[in-house]
Amino acid sequence: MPRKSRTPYAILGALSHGPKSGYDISCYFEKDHMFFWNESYGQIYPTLKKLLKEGLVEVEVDTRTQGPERKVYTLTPEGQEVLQSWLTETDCKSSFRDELMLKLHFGMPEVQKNLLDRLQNMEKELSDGLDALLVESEQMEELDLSKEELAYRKMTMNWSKMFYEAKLRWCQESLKDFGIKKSSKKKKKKKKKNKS
Amino acid sequence: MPRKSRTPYAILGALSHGPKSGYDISCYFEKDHMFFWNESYGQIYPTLKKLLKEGLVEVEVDTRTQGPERKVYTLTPEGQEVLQSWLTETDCKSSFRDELMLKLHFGMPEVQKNLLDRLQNMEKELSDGLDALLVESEQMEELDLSKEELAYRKMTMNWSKMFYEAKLRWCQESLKDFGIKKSSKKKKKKKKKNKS
DNA sequence: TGACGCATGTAACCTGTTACATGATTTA
DNA sequence: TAAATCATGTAACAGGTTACATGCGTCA
Repeated sequence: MPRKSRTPYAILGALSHGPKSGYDISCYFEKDHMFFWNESYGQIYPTLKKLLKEGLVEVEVDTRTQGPERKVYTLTPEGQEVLQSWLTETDCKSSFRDELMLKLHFGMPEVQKNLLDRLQNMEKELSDGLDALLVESEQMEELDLSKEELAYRKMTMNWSKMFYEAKLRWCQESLKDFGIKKSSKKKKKKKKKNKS
Repeated sequence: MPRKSRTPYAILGALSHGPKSGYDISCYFEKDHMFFWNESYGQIYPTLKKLLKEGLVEVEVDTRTQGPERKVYTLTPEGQEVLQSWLTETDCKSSFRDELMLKLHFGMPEVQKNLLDRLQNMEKELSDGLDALLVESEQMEELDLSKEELAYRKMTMNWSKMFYEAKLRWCQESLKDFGIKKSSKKKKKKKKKNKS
């Protein structure tokens, strides 16, 4: 038997935090504090269609005066139920694949040639990510959530922060160990995620 | 165009750290310090076959007096070359999926019922993982590697340690935040990976 | 006018998991 | 003697990525 997709649950969960379009859902999982999950368009749109057919979500076309068409999806009571039964299941699986780290692990002269750049890019991304995280954290506080909801979100938000901080620290230590000065190159501002 | 598999490179890389059987390779990626990568049997064996056909690895049947049959694979010069060209490519992709963290993020009463257990199990796994990491770290020192090789492996080993420590800290803080006493339950010794 | 962000979607196609099948050896 | 570990492998099947296609609105 092949594996069971978690994508429908992830989408249901995202919708439990408010109605969203496919695009919104994609953005939701792109946020820095969601580094522990990813979804791609190719999964989101077909899954949304499937969930609609199963009656777990409802759709409404946003007829705003401006901007392109938006199909906004909402969780139905049935969807809520399915989400809850998934949340209750205790067996969880996880998978991690960090190609850059793998290459570093196999470190050979080929890697060293670009080590400086790789680590510096990573450092930049991480520190940008931390900045974004602070913004996301503040936005969350303004969301008018119940005490309990806020506690859960703060818990995972906190994990994201600790992860970014730890990786940034590791990055800086590694740069130091390889005798590389941080200030040796001009840094260009470029927003690019290491995700996907 | 579909994505390109990293599995052949991961296997080539593993073999660059010494000859291995399919089983050995599986164990290699199960190690705690390799938390940032995973491979399953269903990929390893067929890929090994493919690499053999392409001449990137060689096989030799281990005719030991005891134990089941072992097919030990070795990297060929061609395999080494392919590995190196992959290491040189600078664009790396990564994906993370941590189902438990996702559930926690969507935190609802359903999650809270098991929150104590989930966090305590996680804490146990992480602290076991840290212990294993120390052992793996010592084993590495005894491996008689060149200065350079050692530096790379220490670098990623260090990341694994920092990751485990950060997650453990997060786990303990979360337990505290939810007003849960660590000593409230007997802990059973049970080695089970959260991977895969 | 061109780039960029918003927005929806599909097709192709490989990737990767999981369950199954099998058996030897060691350890309690 | 039963369970755990070592060991190799395959089949089935869904899962998931990426490139492609398309178009509006805004801002420089």
